[in-house]
Amino acid sequence: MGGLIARDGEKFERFSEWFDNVLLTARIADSRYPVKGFLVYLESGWFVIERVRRRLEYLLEEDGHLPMYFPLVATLENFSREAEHIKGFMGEVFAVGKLRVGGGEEQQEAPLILRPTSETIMYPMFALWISSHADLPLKIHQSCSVYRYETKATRALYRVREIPWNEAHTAHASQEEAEEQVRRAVQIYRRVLDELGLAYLTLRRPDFDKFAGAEYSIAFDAWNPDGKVNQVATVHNLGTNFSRVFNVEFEKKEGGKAHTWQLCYGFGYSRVLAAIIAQHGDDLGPIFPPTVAPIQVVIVPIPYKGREQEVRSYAQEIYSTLRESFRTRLDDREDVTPGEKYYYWERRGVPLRVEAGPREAQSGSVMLVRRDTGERRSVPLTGLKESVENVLAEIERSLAERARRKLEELVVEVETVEKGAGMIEEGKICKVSWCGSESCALSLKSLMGAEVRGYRYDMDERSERPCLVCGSRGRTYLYVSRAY
RNA sequence: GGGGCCGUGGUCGAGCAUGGUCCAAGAUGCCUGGCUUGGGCCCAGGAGGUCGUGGGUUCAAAUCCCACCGGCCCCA
Repeated sequence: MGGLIARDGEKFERFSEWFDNVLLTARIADSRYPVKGFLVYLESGWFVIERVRRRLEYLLEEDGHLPMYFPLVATLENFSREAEHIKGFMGEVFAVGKLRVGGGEEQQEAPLILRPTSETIMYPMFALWISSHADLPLKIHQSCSVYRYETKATRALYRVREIPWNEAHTAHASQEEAEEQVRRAVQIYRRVLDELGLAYLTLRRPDFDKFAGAEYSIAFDAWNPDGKVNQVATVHNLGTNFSRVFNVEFEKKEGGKAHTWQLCYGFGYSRVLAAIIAQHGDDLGPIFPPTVAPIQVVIVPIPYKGREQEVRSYAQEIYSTLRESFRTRLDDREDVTPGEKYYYWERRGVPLRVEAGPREAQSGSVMLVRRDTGERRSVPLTGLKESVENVLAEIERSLAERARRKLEELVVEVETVEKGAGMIEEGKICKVSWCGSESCALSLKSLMGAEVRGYRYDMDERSERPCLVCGSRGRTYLYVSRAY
């Protein structure tokens, strides 16, 4: 009776169907809510999000970010102040008015909008709070939902109209300090994503694709089984673009006034959840990394005629040992066979199963079965906590390793744009030698039928080849792929 | 922004071309009982659908037409 080998053929071949199915059966989210782009987060999905949220918030606060909460609505007037910003978002904001009894909307003198992101809500307050260099840096963060009226097709967790995220906003006295904060923000996000075992590219977006109103943007693109990368987080250097329009000024140490240098960065919880499911899962369902798994260990007793009582109390003993240290569930349903229980919990992503039957009770051991590899290991009851701890750590490492290898496999360097277009068709992420000019980057988009995601931020990648578009000397590599 | 496809119990899905034989097949899931219990088996029974919503055509609509809502795909 060998272990179960994880298969992920269906996950890669029919990702959409697989994903939708998994969301429901693993109790992650229910996308049947009757408003387009909105969904119900079920207990397992929300649990994971909460775990991720707490970890991220902890790291942000450790770095000096103050937790705050700003209103959901903004005046259209404030929202419209920054020219580029409004250009980028206007097409997708929800407007709010008063619902008149009997239907119909009341005319509003000053219409309100739901935040699609909170710059224009926060910065008027920044202007009130900041007057001297001593008030800087100001670093704040909030976890909330933002609302974007997506015109394209929506997709559960990936592209929704209500987006649960964390947004952080900082104001600094100098450009250098702002730059330093960009590095810190990137480090924080990387740390959270790395701890979840996700594999992604850290890219500086091309200028034509930067955040509306930013000087430049850095983004984290996680790979996805269907070949469309999933942007899970972004960091934007706003320069003084927003401080100038919102009059965020401070008195300098040496006298005189200056506008603050600002940053904003966001971390998408639902997309990170999607990445966890998509990267780590297999055909059966999700495999949650132990740190965020709603249930880390499930105990399945294996009864045997005449020895039910013995097995039951043995399983109970294991349960009381483990529950102190792990999120543990004892599946003591009596009308369900062990085999069915295995299947049941596998589909719900529990990373480790503990089997306890007459054999184990007899010898004082337990059988540990890994969800990711199916590997079975018999360990003694004494020292069980440590054994479980170790196996969970192994699972975490091996999920991360598997995701990382997959990313390596997906990224291919191409020598011609035609080849690149072919690779895109196959769902690959193409690495393309590039001269650095915007026009070449722009034409890649149409030549290859995919999005230009940018060049590496985490390393200085020098190209040895000529630019694939114009043929002149290549400076670095652009990453091109389909995207959500 | 342009074009196309689709919507049937919780989920998947047959039926729609040629309207009536559909108070809607099947699978899975769910509930009951039995058998079994180291891989979700097997047997018996059961609940669950105004066929997305509204309007129209017709003696008759899941089936044809229109609008809306929702889902998906392709192109820009």
